[in-house]
Amino acid sequence: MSLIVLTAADVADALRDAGVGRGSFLAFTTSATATALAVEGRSWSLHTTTGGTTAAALVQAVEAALRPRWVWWSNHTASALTGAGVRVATCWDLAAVHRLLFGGWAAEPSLIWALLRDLSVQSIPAMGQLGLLDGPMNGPMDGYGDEGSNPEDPIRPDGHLRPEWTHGGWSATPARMEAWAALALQACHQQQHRIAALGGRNGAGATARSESAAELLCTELAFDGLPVDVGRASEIIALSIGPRPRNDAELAQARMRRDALVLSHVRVSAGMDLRNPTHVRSMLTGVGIDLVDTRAWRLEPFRAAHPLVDALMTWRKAERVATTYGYAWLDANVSADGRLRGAWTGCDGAGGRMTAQAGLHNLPTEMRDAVVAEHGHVFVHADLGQIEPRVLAAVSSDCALAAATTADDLYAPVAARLGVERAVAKVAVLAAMYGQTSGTAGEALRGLESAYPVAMEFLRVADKMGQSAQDIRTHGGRLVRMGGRDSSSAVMAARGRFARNAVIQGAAAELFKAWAVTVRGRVAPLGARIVLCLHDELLLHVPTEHGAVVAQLLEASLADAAQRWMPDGAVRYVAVASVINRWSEAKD
DNA sequence: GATTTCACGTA
DNA sequence: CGTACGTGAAATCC
Repeated sequence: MSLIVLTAADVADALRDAGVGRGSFLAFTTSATATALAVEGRSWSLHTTTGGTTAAALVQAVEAALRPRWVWWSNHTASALTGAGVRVATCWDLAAVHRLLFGGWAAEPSLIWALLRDLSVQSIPAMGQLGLLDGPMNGPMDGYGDEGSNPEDPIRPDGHLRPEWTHGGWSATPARMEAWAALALQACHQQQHRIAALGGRNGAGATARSESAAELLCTELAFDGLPVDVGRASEIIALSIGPRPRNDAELAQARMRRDALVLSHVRVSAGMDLRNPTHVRSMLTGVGIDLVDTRAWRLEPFRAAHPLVDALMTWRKAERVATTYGYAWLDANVSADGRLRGAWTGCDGAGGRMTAQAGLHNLPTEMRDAVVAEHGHVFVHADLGQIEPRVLAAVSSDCALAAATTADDLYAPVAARLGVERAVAKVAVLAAMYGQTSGTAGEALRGLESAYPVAMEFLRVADKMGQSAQDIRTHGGRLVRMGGRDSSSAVMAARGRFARNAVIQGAAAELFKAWAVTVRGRVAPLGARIVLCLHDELLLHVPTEHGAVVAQLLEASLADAAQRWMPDGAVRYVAVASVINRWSEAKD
């Protein structure tokens, strides 16, 4: 049933009458000309001739009145809303939940739908040449499995979504957008059934919600950017490579000057290119240092052997700044408003960590001194202490290891139990989680085996599954595909380590995001914004007067997020928050 | 022009 | 033979 509604307030009233309220699933789809909403059993649509603005105003009004859980196909919708200045509290992002449940990165509607309906991926229809040229309304498209069916039905007789719908091949009328919204709601229900079917302790329900909200957060991180003092950043760059060159000639001159400091250490420097690892290797051979490659960790022991090595390593550091984090990087990524902006993804292909572009996740530590809170604001920084061993205790249900998490320093009780130094205990625990086999962790590893057999068995099972190319699931339900049936022992061992790591790193990523989105919601009324997520670290930009309370909220939110992610509450997590003006003031 | 290798920054 | 990511330069492949 279609109802043309004139104002956003009217829509909100109609939705309230239909029983929509806080947390109700409310599908939302929009195009340039039409917007539609769907709830259980009912849907509405309206023409939005002015494009996204009206749709955003509609969302704003409904959010303020009812605060539903918005359902959409992907963060494309979230991105448009954020860009229009609308920030909603919660959503169900079908693409994000799809990635959680089925692994991989691809998450277009046709794929989401096919997998939920148990249809083969190979049978997903592509947009045909005929359809592209002639439009979908010109009769049945032979050979596409939908002969004689109703083209106004978004689902074909074979169960797949009609490709014209998913590829935007025809005009989005209100009625079609309404059908599209109803489909999103159906897909949402099916995803919830899949999550319930996972069984077990099932952290997947809470994780689906927090992964969805993490997509909202990503659109905001990309939109808001990280405050950077460009003047200070330039100073830091100048320390490595000198002042900003005024033209290409100066640029080349500075480069030659840096190169000369290294080349002066070798007899034959003509034709030698420091940026070519083969040349570098032969230069090193020339001074009696023969290495299989020229990586920094391999060069380090030879620093005193010949002045060339030290000069080369210093050069490499400067070259990194010149090429990756130099003036060109500032120009390309920091806007006139002093914000460093890059694209964010809510989950990568493997463990489900967040990723960021524009160097946001691999900023050299020296550059953190240029990340400065704006006037009238402070940063609140917090990181999760020893998150991986704590997560290991949780996901493996190892009571003994869980008991150790009551300590602020988890490695202290572990060391006591093993009867070894703290440093030895730490190396052993990390070695177990990452599958390290070299080094001197041997004795302590055997100690771990008897002290924490449940956790060690958990890791061993993951390792075995990886070795035999069986897919694994994290606690929050993320499917990590192992791929490849290669049975060479080196490849199997690598997959074992990958799996061993994925169950920990992946679960830690889920917990981190649950924490981040909890914080996002709680600090929003204070005008505070998350401006950086770094795997186990959060950086918030906060009005100065709210710094202290935000710091408290950060620490308090962790226990709540952990409780939703894993309700048994057996493990204690630790976050230490501090109020600072520059990122460099955060202690790690 | 696209992909691979090397190298290195972060967690 | 610790894992993951993004980035850039040069070499390599088409």
